Amino acid sequence: MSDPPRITDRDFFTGDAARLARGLLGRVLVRRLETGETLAGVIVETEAYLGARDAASHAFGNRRTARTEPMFAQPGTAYVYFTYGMHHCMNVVCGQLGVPAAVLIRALRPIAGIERMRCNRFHDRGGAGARDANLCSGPAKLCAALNIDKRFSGVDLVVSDELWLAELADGWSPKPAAIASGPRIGVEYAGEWAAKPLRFWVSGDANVSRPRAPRPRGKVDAGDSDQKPV
DNA sequence: ATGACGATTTACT
DNA sequence: GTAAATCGTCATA
Repeated sequence: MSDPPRITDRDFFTGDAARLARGLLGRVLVRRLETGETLAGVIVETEAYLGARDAASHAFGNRRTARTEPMFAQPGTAYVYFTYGMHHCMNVVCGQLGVPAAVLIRALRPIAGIERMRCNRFHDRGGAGARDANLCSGPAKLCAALNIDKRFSGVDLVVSDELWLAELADGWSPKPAAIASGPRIGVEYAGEWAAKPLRFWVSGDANVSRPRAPRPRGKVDAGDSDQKPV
C-alpha cells in the first residue's frame, strides 16, 4: 500500500471554520516519525473555532500572544497548545492570513502505526485500556498517540514532512447525512457561544470522544443530536 | 512576581 | 456521578 494522496492545495484550508470542520471528516492525519515510521488516522470528530468573535476561541477578541500566534498564520498551519499541565491538542488553522480561525481535531480512527500508538499512549503500563477505539478518541489522546506536541505549533501542514493531511486512497468521505453536530465540549465558560452546534462527528463511529449528546432525562433517546432520520 | 485557570483524561466512589 | 493530576499561559501588580 502506498501512502494516501496528500492534500497540497492550500485553498482546501482557506475560509470558514465550520466548513473546514466538516471537510476534514474522513480526511487522514499523517505523522511521520524520524524513524520513518508512519502513524495515521481518519478524522472522525472536529470542532470549529471561529476566531475573534467566538468567546470559546483562544483568539477571542483577537487575543494575540506567543501561544496563539500560529492561529493568525496562513491557512494550513498547525496550532498546538498545552493544557491542564499535561495535555496537548492540535488545530488546523483556516480563515485567512491574520484571521485566527481554526479547527480542533478531536478524534481519529487509527489506520496505520497502531502498535506505536499503543506505546505512545500507554508506555510501559499494561494494555488495559489499549483497545483501538481508545487510542485516539479525544483531542489530547490523539496528540499523545501520534507524538504531537508544541514543537508542531506553527508548522505548515502543506509542506511539512513530519505532519500533514491526506485523502483516503479510495476517496471516501462521509456523506452530509452521516455527519452529526452538536455543542462543543468543555467550553461552558463561553456564554451563548457554548451552545452553538460547532462540533461535528461521523455519526456512529466508535472512535468519537462522546458518542452522543447527553440524553435529557425522561426523554426519548434521539441518538446523535443532528442525525437525519432514515 | 504572583495567582487563577484550563478547547482533558483517568481513576475512583 | 466526582476529583485528582499538573504546569504553561495570561492578566494583574
